[in-house]
Formats: sequence, C-alpha cells, structure tokens
Amino acid sequence: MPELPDVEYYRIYLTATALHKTIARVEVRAPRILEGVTERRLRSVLAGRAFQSARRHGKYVFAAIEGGEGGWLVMHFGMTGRLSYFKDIGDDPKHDRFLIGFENGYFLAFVNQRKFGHVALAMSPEAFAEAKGLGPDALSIGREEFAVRLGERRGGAKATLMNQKVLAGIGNIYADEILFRAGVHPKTPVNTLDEETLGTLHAVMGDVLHTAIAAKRRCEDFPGSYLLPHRHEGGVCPLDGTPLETITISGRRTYFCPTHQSDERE
DNA sequence: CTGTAGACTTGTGCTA
DNA sequence: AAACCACAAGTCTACA
Repeated sequence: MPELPDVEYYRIYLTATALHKTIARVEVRAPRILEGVTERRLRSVLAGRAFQSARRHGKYVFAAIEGGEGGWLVMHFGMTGRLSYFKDIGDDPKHDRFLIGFENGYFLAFVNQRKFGHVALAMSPEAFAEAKGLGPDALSIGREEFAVRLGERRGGAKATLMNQKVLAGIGNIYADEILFRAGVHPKTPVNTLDEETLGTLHAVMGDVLHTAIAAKRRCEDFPGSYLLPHRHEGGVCPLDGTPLETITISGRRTYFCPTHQSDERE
C-alpha cells in the first residue's frame, strides 16, 4: 500500500493519535528494520519524550521529538505496512516490528509484514531527504519545477515518475494511474513530452494524489473511472472496455490501456 | 545516465 | 493434502 497517499494517511493517523503523549517504553521486535540506529539509542532518544508534530516527504513519515536532544523519528513502510494505535498489549497487531508505549497505557505499532520498511532517526526531514537524495515531494512540487526536472531526463515516463530522486512519493500503482489518466504511454521518453503534456501530467498527478488521500480518509473506493480497480488479470479499460495490456518496467508489473495511452515512440 | 536482474522478506493463491 | 512456484503497492546493488 505505502505510496504517497497511504503514507499521508499514516501521517494524519499519527497526528490524530500519538502527539503530545509521553513515551514510557520502546520495543524493537525486528531489529533488521532499524537503519543506522540501535534499539538502545532509540530508547534513550524517545523515553520520557513526546512527539510534537508529524510530517511527510515522499513515502517517509517523520515525527518530531519534543525536548531532549530533539530530532525526528523516521519511518518508511516498504511494500507493506501501516501504523496502529491500540490500548491493550494483548491486542498488538500481527507483524508489529516496532512498538512505542505511552504513559497513558496506549501503544503505537509500526506494522510491517515484509520487513522491507525502515525506522531511523534524523536531524530534520530536510536533512534526511537531502542525505537520501530524494527529489521534491510529489504533492508540493510546482508545475515549473516538475517540467524542468522531467525535461532533464531521458528515461521512460513511468520509470521517471517512480524515481524517488526525480520526485518523491510515486510508486507502481499511482504511476500507472497517473499515466492512464494523462493518456501517456508508460515508455514514452519524458524529454519528448511537450510543455502542454507535462502540464497535464502535473495536474493529473495532483488530482490523483488528492483523490486517493481523500478516499483513504473516508475509507471509500476509488472512482469507477480510475484504472486502479481494474488493475488485475483480465482487467479492462474503464473508459471503453479495451483489455488492458501489461508490460514490465523497472521490474514492476505495469498496466495500461493500448487505445488511450498511445505509444509515441513509433 | 538507463534499463534489467537479483536480493531482501513473508504470505497468498495457483498448480498439480 | 502438502508442497512449490510466482508474485506482491519498495529500494539497493551489480552489471551491460
């Protein structure tokens, strides 16, 4: 699940549940998810403190640590995962890899079935993004910068949208959705797209991400005109029923409509 | 720079 | 039925 809209939802969830509550205990149940930090260090940084705010950049959530040395807790979910706030330790969710217990008796769990996720510490979201080489967040990037950054690239449209160094937050599912709605073939070299198409791509990206976040918050399904519900074996284009085609790009399965996403390379 | 393939990890669903 | 293989919403490294 965890592409930008999902992670934005986790940020909202963390904000709604876990801010301004004193942390009493920290437990790491799968050490492999720790990145550049030890359980002992996490304990000393978090115990007795509280989170004061939460932010997101791309697919990362950051929680500001109030008091002490300050700093930020960083979380990335990999291909699976979510946050869960619960009261009874006996109700701890399956696959909880990292647990924060608050003085009020509640817990916040970093749930991560496949263990591709990571927990780290950073001085700031900006410093972390810089160190990782992440591009601007896909929800914040303006039309101009979007056009410039894509214009500098020679790769295919989908691979470029998913490249976290170009812009951060788009993954396999939403790359397909954005390209479908913009009518762009996933292999179109981005440097061949004209200004108008780049503008469309940028606008569609914003629409898709905002729509997805709103849908998550209300636990709604996606609009029927979206590709997402049809993105499976035997799926057809929601516009006219054309069977969707699949190809592999960057090792990820790619679904697209051969009639509405013309191949510009010919 | 680009694209591809393989690793990492765990669960699920298909095949037989 | 149990077991096996392919595959899944991510990212990193090695290599052509």
